[in-house]
Amino acid sequence: MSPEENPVPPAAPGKKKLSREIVLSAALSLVDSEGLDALTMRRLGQELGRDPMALYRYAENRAALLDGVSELVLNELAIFPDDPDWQAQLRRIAHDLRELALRHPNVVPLLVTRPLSTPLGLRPLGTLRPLEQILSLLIEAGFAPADALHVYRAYYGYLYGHILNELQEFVVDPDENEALLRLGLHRLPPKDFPRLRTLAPVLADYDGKAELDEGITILLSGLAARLSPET
Amino acid sequence: MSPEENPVPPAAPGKKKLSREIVLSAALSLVDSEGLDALTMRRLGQELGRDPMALYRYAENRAALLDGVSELVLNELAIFPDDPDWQAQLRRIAHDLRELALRHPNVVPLLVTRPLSTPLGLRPLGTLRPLEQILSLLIEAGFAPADALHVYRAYYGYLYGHILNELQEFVVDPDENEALLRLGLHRLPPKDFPRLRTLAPVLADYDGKAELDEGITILLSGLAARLSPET
DNA sequence: CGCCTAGAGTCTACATTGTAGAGACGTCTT
DNA sequence: AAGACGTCTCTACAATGTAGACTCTAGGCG
Repeated sequence: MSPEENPVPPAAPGKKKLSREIVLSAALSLVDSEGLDALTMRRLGQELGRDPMALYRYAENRAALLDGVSELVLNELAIFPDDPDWQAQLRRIAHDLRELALRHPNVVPLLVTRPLSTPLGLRPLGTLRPLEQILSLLIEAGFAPADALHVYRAYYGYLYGHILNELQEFVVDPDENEALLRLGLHRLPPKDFPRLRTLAPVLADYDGKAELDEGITILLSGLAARLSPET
Repeated sequence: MSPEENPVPPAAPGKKKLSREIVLSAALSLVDSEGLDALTMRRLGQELGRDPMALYRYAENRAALLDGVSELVLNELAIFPDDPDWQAQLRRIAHDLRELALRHPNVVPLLVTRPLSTPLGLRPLGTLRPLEQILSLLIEAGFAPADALHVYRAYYGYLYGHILNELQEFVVDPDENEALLRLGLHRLPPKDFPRLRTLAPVLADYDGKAELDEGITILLSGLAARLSPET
């Protein structure tokens, strides 16, 4: 009568063995849907139908779990270090990363914050992969290694900056987008913030994609100037 | 015999009345010296010789306290919106903000993260001041208001990005700067991270100031191009 | 077939955190 | 003198991360 009975284990609801990927992706979807604060050990345990303590077999502690989530997200980013057209590649990566951030806005604080408290060499490897691959891309495009590093920094710096900017204005509360924005701005004392208040309508329709693209164009052309004189 | 006796209150150790500024700057120095995690209500209370609960008179809750700290730090940043040389002004602000960040590295996560969960209009006013003033600077320099906003975004985006980049490599553990960096890198599997490992020495001497300046130059010249055609 | 071992998951317990609510204490006003 | 108010303290509680000992199951070996 109940075809759902799992024959092997005690047939509890959906109770196959856990695994790191299962745990991490459950964590990610929790963060995506309810925010970083909702990711507590107890809650995640409950989500997986397990005692919270079971999780410690797959992540040493909460911080490691957060790192795991970062890694998981960054793995969604594809980079092709062999593309001969490095500018096009960097531009595409920028847009991809932007969309990734919009898809997982609650993870962005992690991406930005965790490396600040972890020296380069101790970070989760998945986190370093983009760095390595972009370096590779640039070096193969003809940059001297040291220059590649400089270019990477300027590029990634701008890119992260843009994403942070855009997310800040996105009004995390997705319900009352424009209304609340203006309402919010309405609270500002007009004497001290005339410009901001005037710009409210412009703020409201922010085309992040176009703006990113422009910025990247400016940056790339500036950076390319470094390459051309010596090629 | 004890000239330090406070005549008025029960003469407890250093017990004049608290004030928001006192609380906030105690919070800031705690964060500066021991990191964000050390800033608990209890600890801060102890630092001020008060019951933790006393703090709630000066900040509604912990989050508000963090906002206060952000504000306090950003107030250290001077902006002169009337400077006719907007490029020079932006360049100086960039360097000032960078140094501010290096002076208060533990606050940077706050600066970056808190706005992500607070809509524009509800942020602490001190946090919005730089935005307003830079807009003012640009508009007075001849940019159309909407363009000023674009320029601001590109500029601030790059600036924050750079600061994050630089802090990430600074190895927060200030004791064993270069050694630990290389040791850390040494752990990376050579097959997967050849570029990064090769670049270790270059990574080690990162001249953040120069690099910021170059980036700003590139950006400013790109941005100025927008202004000139119509002036 | 019985036992043993190892790994996965659970249970209990504890220190630490933010913060609500009621009260204590002092100072100022009238 | 009395009351009101602002500042601070005390007590208490729910929630969190996580250590340590336990249970349970599956599989290997005699």
